[in-house]
Amino acid sequence: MKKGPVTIKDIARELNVSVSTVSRALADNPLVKLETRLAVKELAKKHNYRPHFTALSLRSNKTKTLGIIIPQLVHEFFSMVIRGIEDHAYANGYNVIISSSHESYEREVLDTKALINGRVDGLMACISKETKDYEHFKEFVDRSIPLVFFDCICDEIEAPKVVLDDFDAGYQATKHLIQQGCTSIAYVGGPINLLINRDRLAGYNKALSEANLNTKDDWIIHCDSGDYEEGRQKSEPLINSKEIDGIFAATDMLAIGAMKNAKKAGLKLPDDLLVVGFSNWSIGTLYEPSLSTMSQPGYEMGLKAAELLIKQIDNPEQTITETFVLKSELIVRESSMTD
Amino acid sequence: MKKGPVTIKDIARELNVSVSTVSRALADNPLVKLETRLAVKELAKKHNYRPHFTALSLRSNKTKTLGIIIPQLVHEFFSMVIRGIEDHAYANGYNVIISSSHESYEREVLDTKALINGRVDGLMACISKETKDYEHFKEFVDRSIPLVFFDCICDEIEAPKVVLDDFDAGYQATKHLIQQGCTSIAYVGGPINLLINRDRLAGYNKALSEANLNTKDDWIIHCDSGDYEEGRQKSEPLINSKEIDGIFAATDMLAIGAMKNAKKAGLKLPDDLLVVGFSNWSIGTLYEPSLSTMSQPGYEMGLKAAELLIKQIDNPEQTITETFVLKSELIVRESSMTD
DNA sequence: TGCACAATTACAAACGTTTGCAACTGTAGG
DNA sequence: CCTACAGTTGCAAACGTTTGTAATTGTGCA
Repeated sequence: MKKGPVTIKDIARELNVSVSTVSRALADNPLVKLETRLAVKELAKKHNYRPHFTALSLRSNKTKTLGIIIPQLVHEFFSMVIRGIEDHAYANGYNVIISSSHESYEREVLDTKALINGRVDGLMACISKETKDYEHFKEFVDRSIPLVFFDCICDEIEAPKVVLDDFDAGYQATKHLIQQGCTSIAYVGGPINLLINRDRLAGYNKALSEANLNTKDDWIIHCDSGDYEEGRQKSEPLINSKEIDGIFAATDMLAIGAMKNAKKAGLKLPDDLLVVGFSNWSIGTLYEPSLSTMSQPGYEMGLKAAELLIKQIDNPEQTITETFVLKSELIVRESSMTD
Repeated sequence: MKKGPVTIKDIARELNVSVSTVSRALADNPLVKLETRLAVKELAKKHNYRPHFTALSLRSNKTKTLGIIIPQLVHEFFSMVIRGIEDHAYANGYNVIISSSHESYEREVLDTKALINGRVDGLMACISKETKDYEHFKEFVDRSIPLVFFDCICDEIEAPKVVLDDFDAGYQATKHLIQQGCTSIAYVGGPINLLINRDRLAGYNKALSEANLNTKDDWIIHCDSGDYEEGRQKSEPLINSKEIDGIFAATDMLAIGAMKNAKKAGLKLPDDLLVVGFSNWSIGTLYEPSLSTMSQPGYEMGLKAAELLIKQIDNPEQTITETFVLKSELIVRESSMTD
């Protein structure tokens, strides 16, 4: 007996034919006699033959694998993106390999290097908060390995991109607060070096100026991590000042941090303070009051990114460089309701 | 000029040496003259040479890739498991390929089949709620591909396993409620065909009988999906009956569903009803009242699973079949506090 | 009887590596 | 001057496939 998994060679030997015949028979190539074809296929099934993935890859120079680089895995939005990517990938016969950079530039560089040596047919990336230098992505372009950016993109590299219309989302959210009667609206956002946060802030500003409302430097808060605890701490003085009647938070967690402060300060929600968050995390439906928010269609984004990537892999000659912009929708819940 | 990525051949040609010399030089083999070695390495660096992953795999019959099969990706616990796996894998030069079965038996079978053809060096799996048949895992054993189960395991297959002590956790949680003065404690849990849920329930029963407390059939609720909405609906009659003064929920989401009902029914939390959840999801800290819960060390579980798997890959001869049991710890928050 | 052609099969190269072994240098010692 | 041996290097096989081309059959027809 032999060890390892059964190969085409084993089948060939057992049937006294050549490996090429077996290969062709398995592919149902009419060049090989029907009788032989059936015999080969039967034996293959009997032995539970499965083509050796690596050998296939080497021959075809295709790994049928897509790489994903994301800053975080334990994150509702990114999880949904991955799910979208996976669904489209699987449907097209691709597998997916995920690297989470943990928001570290260093790790991101490491990950890209690990994926560049013919391990994946293409890459989808969302850059980390730390990333300022994009050399590691340039290498993909140099080697003409298809690359797609999503969400946190890098403008300097020519590649298809899938993003949310963060500007419009910020605008919508703020406008909604204005329509609900707010006149002193604060902004609590994530790290300002990320384009998405600059855009959300810009949308906020646009809505304000359109309505001839003012803001103050103190009303604009940037959180480096963007997590709950940081948001809670940084927004505490602002809320205690009782100067404002509305908050647009660029993250649901920041919104909840702010609401906690408000409750602590004895404010009644939503009567004394209206809040709109961002991302439509599931916690927003459970919190009390439930949180108004802007949708962030992660699943659709992943789907689109995978679609663009696979399209590029299949047509290496024509390079796509479009930027796809997905729209965010306002979801009104208790936290911004007036009656 | 040539197209594709630079190979060992290209370097050999350019330097007028053989491929074997280049290969050895890159490996810093002292058989090749220092001068040649340096020249090769310099040129390799200049051309940004990277060994072709697939070719390496084919030669060595190692993919340096670990497979993961999980029921869900968008899930705080599983995300943490993956993070633990990734950390250990990366540290040992492995990559990771994740397939989420979406709790579907069919998809799970598909995923295992996709990974069995020499794509991964080993597999870590957590079976789906639907899975009753384990043939697809037997194949791994047959082909002696290392396999490790975690969390939702399958007893019938001989393989190392990493699990939580769910029985003890259920016992601890219930005992805590008893110590806090509860005498009529209900159980709200997930699908009972999963061992973990049977164990949690058994722990609950043990604690009750130890304290000479009774339960009723109506006080034991099984949710097939285990998600928030199902839990809310199924526990509503129980809570409205006002027969109980404590709930042990086998999931934080189920616990929150129950608490919502309680609030709706006009109960005061935690005065009228104490609740302990399970898994220590982040939402539990934000909800009001904050939720007491049992820790579920996903990161550690992933770490351990990866460690066992890699150990098995490195020592194919000796088969490990131990079951590693991680302990769960009670985390007391407002929802079960009496004062 | 011989030849063309179809039908079926086998051979060999290729994908990018690694590695056992053979082969080639040059130098030193007999 | 020949031999042995160390120091280098190259050849070729192997990993499991696919596929272009050559080789082997058998058949029908002139």
